[in-house]
Amino acid sequence: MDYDHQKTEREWQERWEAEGLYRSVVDWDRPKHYALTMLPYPSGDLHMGHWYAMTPSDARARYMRMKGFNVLFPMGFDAFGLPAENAAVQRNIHPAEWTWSNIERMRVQIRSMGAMIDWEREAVSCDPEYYEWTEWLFRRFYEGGIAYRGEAIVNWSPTLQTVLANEQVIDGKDERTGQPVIQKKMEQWFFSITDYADELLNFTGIDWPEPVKAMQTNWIGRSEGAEVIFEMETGDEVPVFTTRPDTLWGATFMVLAPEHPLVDTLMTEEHRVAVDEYRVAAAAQSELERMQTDKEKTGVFTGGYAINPVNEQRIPVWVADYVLLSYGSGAIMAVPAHDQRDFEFARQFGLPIAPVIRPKGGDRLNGDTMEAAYIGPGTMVDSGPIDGVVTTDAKGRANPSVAAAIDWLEEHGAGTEAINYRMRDWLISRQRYWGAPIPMIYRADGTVEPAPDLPVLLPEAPEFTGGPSPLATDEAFLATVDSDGNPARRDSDTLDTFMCSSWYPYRYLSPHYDASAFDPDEAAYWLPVDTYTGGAEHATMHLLYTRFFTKAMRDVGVFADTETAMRAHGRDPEGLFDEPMTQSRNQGQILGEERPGDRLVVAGEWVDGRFVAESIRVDDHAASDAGPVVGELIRRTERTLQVQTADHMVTVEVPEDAEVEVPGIDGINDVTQLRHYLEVQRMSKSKGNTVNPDELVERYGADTVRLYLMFAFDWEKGGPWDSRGISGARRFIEDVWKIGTTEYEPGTVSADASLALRRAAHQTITKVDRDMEAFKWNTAIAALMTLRNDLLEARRTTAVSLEAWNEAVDLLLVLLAPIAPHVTEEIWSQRGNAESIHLQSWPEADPEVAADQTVTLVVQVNGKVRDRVEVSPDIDEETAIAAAMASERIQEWLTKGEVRKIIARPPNLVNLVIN
RNA sequence: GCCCGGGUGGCGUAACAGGUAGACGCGGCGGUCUUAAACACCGCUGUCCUUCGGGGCGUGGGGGUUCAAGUCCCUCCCCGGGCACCA
Repeated sequence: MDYDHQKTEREWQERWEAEGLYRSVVDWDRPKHYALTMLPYPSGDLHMGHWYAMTPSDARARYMRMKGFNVLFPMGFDAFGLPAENAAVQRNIHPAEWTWSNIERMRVQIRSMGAMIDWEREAVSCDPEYYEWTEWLFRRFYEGGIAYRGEAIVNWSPTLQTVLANEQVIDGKDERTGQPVIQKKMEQWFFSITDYADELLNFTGIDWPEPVKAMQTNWIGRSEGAEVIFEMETGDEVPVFTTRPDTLWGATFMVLAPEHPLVDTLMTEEHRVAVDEYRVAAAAQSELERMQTDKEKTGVFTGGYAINPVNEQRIPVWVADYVLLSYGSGAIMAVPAHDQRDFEFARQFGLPIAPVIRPKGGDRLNGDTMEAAYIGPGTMVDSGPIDGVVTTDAKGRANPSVAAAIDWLEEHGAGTEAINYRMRDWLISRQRYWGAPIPMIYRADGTVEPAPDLPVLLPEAPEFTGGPSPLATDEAFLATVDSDGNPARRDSDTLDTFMCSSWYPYRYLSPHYDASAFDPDEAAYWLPVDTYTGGAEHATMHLLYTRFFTKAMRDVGVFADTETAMRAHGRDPEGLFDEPMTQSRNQGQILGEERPGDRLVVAGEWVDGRFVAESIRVDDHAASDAGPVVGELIRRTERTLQVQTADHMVTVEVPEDAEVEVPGIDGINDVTQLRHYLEVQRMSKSKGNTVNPDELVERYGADTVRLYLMFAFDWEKGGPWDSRGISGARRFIEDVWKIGTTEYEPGTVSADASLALRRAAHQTITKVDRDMEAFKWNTAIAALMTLRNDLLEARRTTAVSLEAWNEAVDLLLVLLAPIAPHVTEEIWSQRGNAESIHLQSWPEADPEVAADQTVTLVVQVNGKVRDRVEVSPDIDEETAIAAAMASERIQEWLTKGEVRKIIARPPNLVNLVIN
């Protein structure tokens, strides 16, 4: 009987659900494992990326369960956000209706994965019973001094009609739509994430991917240095942050950001017009233009002077847009001799350049003739008290000259050691409707207080115009009373949806709990998350926010009841609320299938019937007479391209030095770039290279799709989809089906063959166990395929005993169960097992059975393999050398020279060095 | 510019602690079955030479350490990602 995946998968999914196989219940007698995968946004349809993220996470959770852990694997939806409002504008459908119908649809799709999700713990962030507690957490943060209202220059997206957090702006554009963002001064709500900067930089005790740690570290951008106070001639004081206080004696001017508040008081009448003009021009520039680093330095003199505190020198104060108000204090001391930006500025405006570092092993620098700033080690010169101190490439106090300068500054009250961060506080106000309302009230006297009753429910907004948020004009919503019963106004903004997703692992524990954000008894058992999986694209957003959130929750006492409950069960809560997730892993991205069909224009010449390219251009709109060979790319190999021109097929040879012009990459490219352009494309509807998982599931079954996704890629890397490859996965499933469901009849049984199969099976346990532990799905499956091959071979030879056969088959099924849960369950049941395969414990390899009887001893001569000999695994050095020398082939080699040295690594290798 | 991650057959990938490079799969080639094709099954498949015993070369390029290097060190090139006038 053929394997009917549709029937099997449907039936078992229903049965698992009916029998509550995946309900997870607190059980203090068993070790727990909280497995979590990033919750999806309900965009409408599950795509291959969801399958790629979720099904291996499920396999891993199943594996942990078989290893004896009480596993919680929940699912939910991150359901607030702009797409729902866009749908409302475009299709006249309420965001709630759009969102909930998408969730309905995606629940069905997720169920088709056959994952061990405990649906009773599902949490949806747009549900009032969820966002009541998002609001509650905001209030706790407000009361705890972590949420504050402040005026700041913020990123305003005219397209989205809202402000955005720094993390959501990339290259001056909104990360979702790619539309430009402008700078605007507004009063908004912030979380003081910068207070946690140092704690966030500390990753000890958590097992997170190196790239994510690096990205977060980079993002936080800690710089060590000093804050130096410069007194202006007007009497004002301007603090300046510098990482190089040791170069203070070389500061020849000062620069303020155009938006700096002191510019007004500092500038003299004669410079007012010029400065104002400059400020207007700077303000008119988009963030994008301002960030261009290659343009010429611009700026203008204010007419004001500051006093350099280290040497009382009078230095001019300029305004320039290369100084950013958002970093440090928005003012810098300029040391043109040792900072390239300051150098360029000084040359541009003829300002003096005063070197204070004598390069290591070099002569003194001359400020008039230098061609670039000197940034390197040396000795301090012309620097008063720190003259002669050595300067190195080290940062902060680790650099002797910096340490000396800081000491001097602190001694003389001119400055202090300081640390500055690139990261800014988290802006959480959004001028949008579809989010959790900010539960704050503005009283008539101008003070602010938290809304007394939670949740503040979203009103049924009547109209979505695409303009300003409907909340901003909803009088019925805005009008309220304060705690004294006087008329007051509500905040019309909603919370950044990243706030909702920052605490969802806690809501999963008790999604319907109404006494607090989560049930402390559940939390005491399940927290923290043991394994978290998801995309690395969230490294400086969700993954950073959620770490901050847990620390902030800890500090405002949200976990107090949980700690009490833990102690009652004898669990020490110390340090358990410092990080939300102990271990984290990122899957890569599934890209679109390599797709021929690009239109190429090739120039070159004919050589022996082949066309050798000199230049290749990818141009989808090229006319057919644009070059000697113009046509569709049909096939590509390493060095050749098959191009279908208007009338015939041409094989184009691509030499290493051919010029390649690829859209989106400027300048002249090479063959590698062409290769990557043709190969790697993200899946997108506009490119027409999407793969619909639903169709594949219907055709091949969920088990096959799961298995293929886990087999065909290095999970942490991802790669382009290959629709041909899936047949191998399906073939494997069918082979397992045949092996497991058709009777095996032994013929002439041999003890050796039986033991060989048993050995193979037990060795497979070890491999699969190691690989699943490490998320190496592809090699785990390769090991299982090898066992499949062994079983097929055993069936052909019929030399294996029935016992050995059955043991190997059962092991194959149990080891495969986390990856392909349906087919293994069906075969398991057909083989007469009453209890679910998913309740079996993970097998352990019997070391005696798994031990190799013989091993291959590699014999090398001068490091090159010349022969292989089968030997006993416990062979000693002498015997191994003797065995190696005994080989006929080796004897032949030995005639060519004298043995000078023998390296023996029994039982694997003997290397004979001859000359 | 700085910081991560990469570069291995036609393709996806594998190689635990320096010790048999290419496991496993896709694709391709040959064969069996079939009226035929598909499926299935069997065999071959890095590359060049070969007297068919085997031998040379081969993990982005160059150099080094070592009895032995995909793996370690130096250097350069290329690809992907992150940050970036960050003081």
